[in-house]
Amino acid sequence: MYNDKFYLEILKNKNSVFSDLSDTDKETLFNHHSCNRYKKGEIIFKEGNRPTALICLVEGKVKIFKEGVGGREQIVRLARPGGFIGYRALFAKENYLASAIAIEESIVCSIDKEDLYHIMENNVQICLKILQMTATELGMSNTRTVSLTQKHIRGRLAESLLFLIETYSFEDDNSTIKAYLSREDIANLSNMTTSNAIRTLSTFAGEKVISLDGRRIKILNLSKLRKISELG
Amino acid sequence: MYNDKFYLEILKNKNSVFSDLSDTDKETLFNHHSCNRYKKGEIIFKEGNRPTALICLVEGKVKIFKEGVGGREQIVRLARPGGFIGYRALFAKENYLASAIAIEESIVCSIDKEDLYHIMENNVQICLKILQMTATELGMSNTRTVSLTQKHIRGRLAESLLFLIETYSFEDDNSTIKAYLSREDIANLSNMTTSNAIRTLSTFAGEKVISLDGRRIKILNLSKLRKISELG
DNA sequence: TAAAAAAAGTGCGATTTCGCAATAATTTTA
DNA sequence: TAAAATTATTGCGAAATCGCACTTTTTTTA
Repeated sequence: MYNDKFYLEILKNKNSVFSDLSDTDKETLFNHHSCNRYKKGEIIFKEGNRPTALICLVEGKVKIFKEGVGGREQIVRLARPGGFIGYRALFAKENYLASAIAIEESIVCSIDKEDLYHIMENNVQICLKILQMTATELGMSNTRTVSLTQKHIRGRLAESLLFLIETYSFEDDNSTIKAYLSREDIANLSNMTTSNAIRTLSTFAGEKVISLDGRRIKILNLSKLRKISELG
Repeated sequence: MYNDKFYLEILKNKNSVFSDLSDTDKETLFNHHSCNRYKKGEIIFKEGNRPTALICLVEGKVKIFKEGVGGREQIVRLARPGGFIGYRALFAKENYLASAIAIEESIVCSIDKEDLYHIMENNVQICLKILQMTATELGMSNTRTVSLTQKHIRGRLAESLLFLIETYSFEDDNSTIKAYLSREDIANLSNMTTSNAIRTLSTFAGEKVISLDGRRIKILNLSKLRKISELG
């Protein structure tokens, strides 16, 4: 158990809401979890499905997105290892309002709803932590709404790049974003057309704010990127 | 106590998360709450403030909004009696990310953070209900992000009107929206300029979808309004 | 490894929405 | 109740962004 990625990322990891559980509870969760592997592009769940478990991302990257007007996709969130997927619908006792797709080879582990609630009902502190996490995400969602609606294209794209850095951090060179999204995904994250994402990335490269090599994005001038994001 | 609005709206009301509390707990909350009256336009809290209590709206209407690029306002949520204000920041243990202003004469009651947490820590079911409420609002926020970014002006305005109906319902005539917002607030709710809100409202009136009389908005064709909202 | 498919990049006219000024109507204040 | 302030309305020109077609490059598949 102690070498298992689920244990390490979800139960032991200091940032996980489960890190303060008793060893007994951790063992219970460990004994009840099940894992799945998804290839790039595979669907983990779709809008409208009923959640039956808490899905934990243990390895890889997953996009959570909604389909809007004319099927146009808006990425709501990107998950990283140690994070949960689809927990909102589970705790709201609703069907999924968004879909989840692996954007690279990923491993997810599931904790059955009943097992989870059993532990939550006997542990207020876990509930409060999950509540805190949910409330924090609600704040980010509201902030995001304002950014996506009010900032201009350059500001939105800059913000998305900063968001990618925050979520997936840099490679060892300390400047290459450790995420290799398609131009389309970058566009769907930033509320713009693919053409405009491409165009604006090129402009940033021309301004020496970033450099591009296929899907590899290197940040050359972080403070300028921040300024572009702030000015909208 | 049993005739008090705080008791009726917040503790007794079946829709409130506190409705299932024991009588003892209800009494404790009742004995610890304090009330305030705000005139139209008065600030209840501002972005950056530290939350110290759970604020409950007992009477009136309150807008929760964020200031974006160039001070431009985006209304994030509208509260109605029986609802909470600023609970997100409280449970996220953050400062407020939005401001709250009474849009009509309002009465709000506060439950001190410590009193509230004391009850929550001894009552998992309350925590789970608050979690459910927060997760539900997160879903609405994500849905709203997509609407506000992808729908065109007509769709956004139609959605806002439907949202006002859902939140504040109709007057006794079953067609006048029981909310009298300024054109500016309607615009800030719908992510558009005041001019465009006015223009588009006029267009709707010309199409006999609504009728206008100052701030009074009467819905003449609800299904058409729904269609406009859905088509974007 | 050649063909097919998918993704990336570019150009430009069409639309949407904004910005702002000017005016009118309504509400508040002295 | 008259003056001042706020809110509502209207009209364009300007700017931002989209839509879409077309080309090039990269990746996948047979």
